[in-house]
Amino acid sequence: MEIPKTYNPKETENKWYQYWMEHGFFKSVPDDREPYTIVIPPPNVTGVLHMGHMLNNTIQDVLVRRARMQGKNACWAPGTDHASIATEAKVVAMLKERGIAKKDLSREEFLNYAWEWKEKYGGIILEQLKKLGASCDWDRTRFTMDADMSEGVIDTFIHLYKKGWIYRGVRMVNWDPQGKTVVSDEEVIRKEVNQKLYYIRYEVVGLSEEVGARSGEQGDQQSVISNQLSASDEFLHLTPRTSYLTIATTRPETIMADAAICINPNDERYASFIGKKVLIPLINREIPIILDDYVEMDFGTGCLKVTPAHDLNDYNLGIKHHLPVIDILNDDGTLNEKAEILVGKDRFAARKEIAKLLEEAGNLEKIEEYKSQVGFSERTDAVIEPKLSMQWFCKMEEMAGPALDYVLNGEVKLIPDKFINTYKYWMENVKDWCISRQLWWGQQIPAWYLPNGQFVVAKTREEAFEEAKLLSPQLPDLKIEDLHQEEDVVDTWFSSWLWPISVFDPSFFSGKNSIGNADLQYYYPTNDLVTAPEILFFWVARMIMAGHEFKGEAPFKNVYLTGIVRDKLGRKMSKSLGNSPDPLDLIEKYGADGVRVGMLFSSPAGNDLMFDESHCEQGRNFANKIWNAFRLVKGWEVDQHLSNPNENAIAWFETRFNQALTEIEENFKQYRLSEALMATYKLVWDDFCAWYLEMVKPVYQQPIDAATHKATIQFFKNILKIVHPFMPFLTEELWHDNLFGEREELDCCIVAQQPVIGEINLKLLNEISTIKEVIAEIRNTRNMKQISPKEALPLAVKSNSEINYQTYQPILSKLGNLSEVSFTTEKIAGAVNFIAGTDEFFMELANNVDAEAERERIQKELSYLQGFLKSVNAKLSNERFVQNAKAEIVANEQQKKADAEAKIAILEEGLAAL
RNA sequence: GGGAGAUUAGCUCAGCUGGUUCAGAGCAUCUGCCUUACAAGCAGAGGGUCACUGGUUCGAACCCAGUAUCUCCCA
Repeated sequence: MEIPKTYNPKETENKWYQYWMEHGFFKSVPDDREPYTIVIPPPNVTGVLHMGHMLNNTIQDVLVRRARMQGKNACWAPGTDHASIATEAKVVAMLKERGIAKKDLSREEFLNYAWEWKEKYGGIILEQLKKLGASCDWDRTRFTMDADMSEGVIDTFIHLYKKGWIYRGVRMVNWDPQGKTVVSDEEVIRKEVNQKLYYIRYEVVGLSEEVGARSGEQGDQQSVISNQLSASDEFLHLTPRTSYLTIATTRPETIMADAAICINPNDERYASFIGKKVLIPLINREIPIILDDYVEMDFGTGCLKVTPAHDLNDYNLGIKHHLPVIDILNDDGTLNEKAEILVGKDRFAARKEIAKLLEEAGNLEKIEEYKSQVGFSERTDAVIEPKLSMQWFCKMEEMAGPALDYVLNGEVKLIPDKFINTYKYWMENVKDWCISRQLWWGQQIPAWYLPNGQFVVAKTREEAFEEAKLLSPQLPDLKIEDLHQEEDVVDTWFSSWLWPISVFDPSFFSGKNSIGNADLQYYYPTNDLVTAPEILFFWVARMIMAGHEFKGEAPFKNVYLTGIVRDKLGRKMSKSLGNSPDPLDLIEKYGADGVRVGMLFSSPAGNDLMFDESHCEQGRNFANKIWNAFRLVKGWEVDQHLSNPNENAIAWFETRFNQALTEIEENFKQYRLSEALMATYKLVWDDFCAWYLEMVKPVYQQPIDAATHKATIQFFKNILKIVHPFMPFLTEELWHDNLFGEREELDCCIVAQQPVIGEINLKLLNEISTIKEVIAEIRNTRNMKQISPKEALPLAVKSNSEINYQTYQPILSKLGNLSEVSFTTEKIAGAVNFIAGTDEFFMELANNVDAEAERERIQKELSYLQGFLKSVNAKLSNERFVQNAKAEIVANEQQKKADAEAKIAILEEGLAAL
């Protein structure tokens, strides 16, 4: 049978994924083995696979597959979240195409459409993950809006409400005027934008005439005013006239909502204005001048307009100074009647118009270009409006403490740990979580309003009615239909913070069973969570909170934080930039194994990944390398009569394998996946293919001895095992070749047990490393002398060390293509020579040594060694070094000295012999 | 503005307790090879003031201070 020269992933990938599924290898049920559990960070149900998912899920799959091969009961629980805003947007778009407007639908009708959309288009991403090889237990697939999952969410709401940790209140929230919903702080993306800073003059009321108007700052600003008034500073003082205060703002359209002007009490420029009032331009409403050192004297004019309804800081200032709140904006971002002017205009249109009006009224002093941060909605990209609104909140203070402790005391490890600082900062400055969303797609808040405005929180209308009756005996005629359920739903994160519990036991939150079902008891807490640092706070931290609150235990032990996948230019890969390759195209092009390897090659935890397709190419090449090693071994014919000439090679590879395995395990322990992969790569490519196979491979068309054949197959099998987590498809394919023997149906690489680390023979490793040096020198000599690799050459060995070159003679002959290996105690004059370790080697060639060139070469090496020796001697003769340095380091230096001296002696002899 | 992190070969990154595992790896580059497993390959080679300036130390890529540049988070 002809085996193709290159590995063809397409043929194997679907086949083996099917096979694994059909034979239930991904499936996990509790048993008496140690569990290893990962819950997937549930991707958005509307999402499609992007490069970030590829990285994230490759890492999870590597961890899960490895655990499975370590004999653990590995469970990777998959699913999606319902992403209320994103999904609702998709559904609205779908309806629009069909000519249906959301406002014409009832809640129930809308939800029917939403479910229809979800069933049809949702969860594509899970199918895509299968192409990557993700070994999730698909029977456990969950969706955050599954009926039982939703019930759990409602149960936790009620629980926290009863505990007093959920409350309803008016707060400043991030309002998305386009989505017409609140969004959380984390869903606001701040961007620096070019804006305009408007300098607006407010007339001071009742200012006595002899006090001069001092508007704004000293210096250039004043000169602007002076120019405009065609008057000097002095003139201002002498002439009775109106006085102004000037404020600088980026949002002139909000002046109608002003409640005060604030100045710094230490600001001498404005000392004479204390206790006065000013008039808001255009509407002439009187507002006070208040004092607060919150105002920075050197920013803008040093005067701040205070608009509590439309700015968070102003709101806080307003509370402090008991200012009224005047909200002039509608939910859609247009001005309402409280604005008095420009009613009905959009906020941005109003901004332009009011600038004109102010100018006409003489209140606009100047406009400056200004850069500042503006918040945009992550979902709709609308400019976020700080807005006071009645919302539901979840108190964070009590939950944040324990959640912080888990991380600080190491019960939950963040990898890399540099994120502990960020986490700590967040948790110590945590704000209450606004959990209500003005949407339909999500879990409707279980609060029920009575006709008198009071409300009760209960799971069902019936329960709510019972509670309501207790609450309002003064409403004897209260009927169950009079209750009106809260329209809002809870934030999607209010579902996903329960994820590590709810995927296993959604009914756990009912409180009926305090320890949960068998799954929860077995799998919780999970082991590793793999996610992005961006959601460390609003998902990871909250899961820890929920884990602690409901289960009394953190939901995972390790949090592996991946970086952002960027393009070659360092830009984040995104749909809008169009700089992201389609992951499925990549898989098509390089094979899933190749892409997995490509993703992992340079992705240390927490560091961004500069993605380059060439990494995938390297991954594909690696797959091909293994494939071809297989072709070689597969092609060997065994002759039972031959004795084994490869004992050294076999012993060496075995010890080298153990050494590499130690490194790999160490890397895995520290979650250095890219280094574990690199160690595996080098073991396979360099040690196994380039050295071991070359050492043992028989001459073309000659048979191989049975012992070598058997050992090689065993090595190959072990290689398949350690490569499997990274390259599951190729390894499974080869595993089933009859080269490795007959296989039972369930004897698969995916469940093969990882090899156990055996003995490491350092002496052998050192000796072979000298042998490799000798071979490299021989090849180098060939290269320099332009001698064909086909021409066999003689080698004479003058051994000054313990190494028994006799036993390595077969390896030397084969890899160096030597005609003969002889041993000598004398130098061979005129022969090409080199040193490996402290042993000398001579090659008598047809065109032997160019004495002059040789002298130069030796001289060069000699002067290097002499310099080296000098520095070593300098250290050793330094008393303070000998006193202070550790004994082994001094001994080391002495060894270096001895080695250098030995080599120098050899070189000097060689020089003399020329 | 406040905080965190980074800066090592052309690129992407290792470098652990300061000392021959200390200047490394992979890729890329260059040279020579279509040598019967693999040109998606083989054999070699070159390439670095460890951002800069000081300090601590017998000894610094590593510790400390400052400077520069970049990234992220928060306001």
